[in-house]
Amino acid sequence: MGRAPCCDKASVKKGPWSPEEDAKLKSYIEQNGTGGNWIALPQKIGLKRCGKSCRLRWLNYLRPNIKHGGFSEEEDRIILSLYISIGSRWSIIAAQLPGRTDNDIKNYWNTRLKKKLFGKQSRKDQRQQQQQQFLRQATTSDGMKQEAATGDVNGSSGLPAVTYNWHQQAIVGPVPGMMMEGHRIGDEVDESIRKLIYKLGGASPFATLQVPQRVPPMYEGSPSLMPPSCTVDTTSLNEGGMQGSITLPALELDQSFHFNQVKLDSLDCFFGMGTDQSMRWSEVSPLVCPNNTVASSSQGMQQYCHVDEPVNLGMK
DNA sequence: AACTTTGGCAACCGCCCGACG
DNA sequence: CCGTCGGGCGGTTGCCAAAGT
Repeated sequence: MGRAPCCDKASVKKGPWSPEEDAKLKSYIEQNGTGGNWIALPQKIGLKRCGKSCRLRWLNYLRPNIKHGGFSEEEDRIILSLYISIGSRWSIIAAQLPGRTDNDIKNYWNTRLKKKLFGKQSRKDQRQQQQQQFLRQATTSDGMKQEAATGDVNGSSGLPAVTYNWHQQAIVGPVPGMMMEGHRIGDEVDESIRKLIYKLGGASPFATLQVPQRVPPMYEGSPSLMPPSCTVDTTSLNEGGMQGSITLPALELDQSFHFNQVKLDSLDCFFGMGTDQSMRWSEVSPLVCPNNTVASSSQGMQQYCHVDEPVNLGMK
């Protein structure tokens, strides 16, 4: 037996809110507040709505200082940084963006940002890009040669024809804080976000993939089978109470950061788990680090991480 | 012009968690 | 300690408009 529903579904109105309903709810809350009880509120003001529905309507639309649409690149960057770090915890992400609601950010991520970052473009975007490409080619005498050199579906590169526009559009910059072979990437990430992520127990953005110094006995003789370790850089997080760095075997990270039930479905391609396009690190690295810091060492990464396998950095 | 497909977004659903008796 | 309740949250659905054929 499930729980009793919060309201009588039969006598409650569903669907879009009318201007009259909005006005009733807004004026009541502005004058009296919510009274700490959303369930009782609709009865008080004579609305045939579920209390939860009222709450949602107020928080997402009627509340003052709500912003809709028009996400800036800075907001894109913050959303992506936090999504990579803490996953789809939209309320926490929304808390970092004044005027934005979790629902808005969730919708924006699902319908636009994800596609923007991972290449599935809207028709409008596709057309814009085609126009830009046309203009570029028109102004470049050897445009065709250049295009051929980059490789295409049937080109000589042998790579899958996946068009990603992350690095082309430079929307969000590198994954912040990631360290590759001693180079810290994306130091420009906001300190406040770093601290927030750390407070939440997130480790991935500060992770260093590296081969452990000592080969454990079980991997002696076949060190290539050993999982990558992960060093959590805590030097920039003085308030965290930890100094220096701690090194944990990657397989233990899930326990160490057990909260981090991050579902990176849309980032699967980073880990060679793409649904229809399996990608190798050498293909993905320019996307992770558009300035090619990583690309130059992609061979090394491939060795370190067994990138044909999912790389587990405390995320799921 | 008509029909189909896709995208965007508001709203709902149901689960989880903390407060409280 | 346990059950109940309300708030909060993330996932999903459904509708409508725009774009494509």
